[in-house]
Amino acid sequence: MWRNMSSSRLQDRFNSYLEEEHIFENKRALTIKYFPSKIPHREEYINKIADILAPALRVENPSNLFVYGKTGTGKTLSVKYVMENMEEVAEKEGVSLKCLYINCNMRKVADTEYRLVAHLASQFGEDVPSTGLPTDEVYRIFYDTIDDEERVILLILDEIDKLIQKSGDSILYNLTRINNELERSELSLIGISNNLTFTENLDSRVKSSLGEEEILFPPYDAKQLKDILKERGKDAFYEDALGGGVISKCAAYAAREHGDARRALNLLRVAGEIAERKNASKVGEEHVDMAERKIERDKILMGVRKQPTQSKLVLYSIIDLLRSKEPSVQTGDVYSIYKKISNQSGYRQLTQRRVSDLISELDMLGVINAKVISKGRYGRTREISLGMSDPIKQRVVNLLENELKI
DNA sequence: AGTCCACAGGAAGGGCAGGCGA
DNA sequence: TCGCCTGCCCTTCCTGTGGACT
Repeated sequence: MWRNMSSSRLQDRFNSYLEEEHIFENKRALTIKYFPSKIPHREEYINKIADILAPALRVENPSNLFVYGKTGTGKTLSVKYVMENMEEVAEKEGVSLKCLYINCNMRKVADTEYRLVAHLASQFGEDVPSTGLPTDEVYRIFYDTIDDEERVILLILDEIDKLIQKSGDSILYNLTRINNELERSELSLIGISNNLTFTENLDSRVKSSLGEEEILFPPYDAKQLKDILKERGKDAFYEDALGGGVISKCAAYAAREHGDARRALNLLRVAGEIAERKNASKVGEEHVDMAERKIERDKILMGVRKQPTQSKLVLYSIIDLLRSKEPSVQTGDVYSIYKKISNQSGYRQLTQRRVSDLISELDMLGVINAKVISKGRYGRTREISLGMSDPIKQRVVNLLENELKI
């Protein structure tokens, strides 16, 4: 009985939600999964990529290509855009071209050399056991499979730096030399990376081979971000659902970081969601401010939650100490409090050397600000302050107390 | 100019867990 | 299943350092 009552109430709620005036026409347009029809301010780079890869349409082997730039600069989108168009032309012209896109950050796909090559072979319909064969054998299966007809394969390895991190650069060495093993088909590598310096640690042969052609994607400026948001906003929102200044504000927030379009789109989406939840008739600038705060808060809380116990203990010690010693504290003081708290709560005590590293990590996470300062006669230390507002701090404290059971 | 503080942070290596491959 | 390998977390030991103090 109660179930019927409450479910009918719930259904009323859903129904009224569906009847309400909506802000979003197609929210997907603001996510990274969406493939827009236009990519503003990237024509020059798209043309460059297309020129480099065009020989593939004549079944000639294009140069390997390395695309790099910070997050949200349109690298992946541009490469995929070129691929899609090439595949279309190839199909019309009857050219045997295969484009393979792999995100190396995906687990169980690119964790190890073996897994990646096995995954590649499986893309050509070859069933390779997920473990058990020698890596050489898997390579052999892969070579044989792709070499069974004359064709060009474009292999896009997104977040290629993650692949190297996880399984070393021998896989790139093998892939860049693959054409020596193939008789009929050709393979070109397109590496995409957010990490601008990752090639520095590569084997020099791999480095020169992968970087036959390089394209750097620069960050967008505020004006360019505005154009992108306008374009996507048209697809995502109903007409007149966006108040004046909303797009400019989102663009300005994102440009302040490093011109990250993904962040700008995310901000616009969250602002829309907030407006919708508040039953507003349109998205206003105040919703963008709220969205900015919400994203910031979620980012910090998520970051803290993911930290290992010892890191949480160190952070808790810093916050605890800052209560009595605003606005900043030093490494030595933090370590004393940390020892006291871990002792009282029954946690293992790390050395000061290790705690010093944990403080650096928390700094990199953006949860605290730690600056090395010299106090002359009184030594060198880190000056540590909190990198979050008071309301967020309170939520972080609650989270820490809860998870550390303090 | 020299000393000295309170660390920062590099190097080397131990212990452990988990994955790999025969 | 089991030995081997690797990566991660951590300790120990150490050298380096900016600037107040003498």
